[in-house]
Amino acid sequence: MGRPVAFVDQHPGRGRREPGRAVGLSRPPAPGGSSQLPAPGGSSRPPAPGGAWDGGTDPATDEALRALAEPRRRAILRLVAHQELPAGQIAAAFEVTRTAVSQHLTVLKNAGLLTERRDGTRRLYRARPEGLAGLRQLLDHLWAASLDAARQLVEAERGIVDDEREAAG
Amino acid sequence: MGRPVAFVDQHPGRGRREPGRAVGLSRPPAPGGSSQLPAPGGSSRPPAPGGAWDGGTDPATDEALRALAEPRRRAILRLVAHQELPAGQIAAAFEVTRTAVSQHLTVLKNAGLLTERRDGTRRLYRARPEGLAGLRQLLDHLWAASLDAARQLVEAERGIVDDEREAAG
DNA sequence: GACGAACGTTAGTGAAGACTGACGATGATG
DNA sequence: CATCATCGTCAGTCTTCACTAACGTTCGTC
Repeated sequence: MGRPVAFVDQHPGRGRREPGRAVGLSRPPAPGGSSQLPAPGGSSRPPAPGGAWDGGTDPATDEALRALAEPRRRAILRLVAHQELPAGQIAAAFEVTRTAVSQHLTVLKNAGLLTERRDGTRRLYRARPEGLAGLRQLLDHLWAASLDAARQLVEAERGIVDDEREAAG
Repeated sequence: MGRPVAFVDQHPGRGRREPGRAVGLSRPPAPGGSSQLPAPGGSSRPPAPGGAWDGGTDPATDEALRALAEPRRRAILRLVAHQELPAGQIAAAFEVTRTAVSQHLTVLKNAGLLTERRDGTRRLYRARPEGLAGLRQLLDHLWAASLDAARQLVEAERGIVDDEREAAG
């Protein structure tokens, strides 16, 4: 069915867990076929209606978002936002096994949200502010754009009301 | 094993999809047993080491984060951030079926990230800036706290270096 | 060297989640 | 009224993901 293709959402089929990758956060199928769809700002094609398209999030931001979608990982990040803590102390704050917490720490680290430092047998973790930069940028962009859309609607309504007044007057 | 319980991570076991809830985003098991753990700011208990604990995210923000963790939902939100669009036009921008896009629209709407308006047979969707407020707040808080932690480490290093100079001098 | 502490990795399990095909609902048109 | 357009819901399938138990690695101590 001849569909308008503003962008190509290639779905190469779901794969198994990638070898060498931690539990959780397998690389998602690039919804847009990311090699085909440059990010906004670097576009070599005119954007789809509405200006933004898939592939608009760099992989680091995607990984950070998916890492934070799990409540325990958010809790971990909150714990180590103020000061670095050893893995054991972080794990003690959770009801799940130390193994599960260790796996979450790995996901956060791989997503660039944590730094790790070794001190003898201990591994000390701390939140990494740079890891949040892409997320903040994404949200700021969405925020600004959605305010813009809301403003357009208000103005459109005002135009309609004014037109109706003119027709009646 | 007598564990220090900074907070209780109750895990009532994963449940089936809740009746009446859309595909995707079943209510996650509250990692902290949220009725037991007030959010920061309203705390009736001293906070865990590091100041933040689980249950620190209100359900709306949790749902928004999980909604945005899926790349296609982010793409949808980008599409409708600048202007409202009908469901069919949104779906035309994706390779997956219209059913899948419809399900994603429902998830975004339930997460408070989209508004819907009907125009005859069409349903028009637009990004909802208020839906992002909690996420922005969460990230701002994490950003500020992690800068604080980085600063503490730098100062601690400076203190160590200074102490070493005093010992050698 | 052995042993213990601190912590990560592997493999398997069960639930959540994203998808599709088929079907249902609502509004507009003739 | 029937028919079409627009779009959502339902049920099933398959993949992803968070968990646990068991095992492995590194560092410090004796």
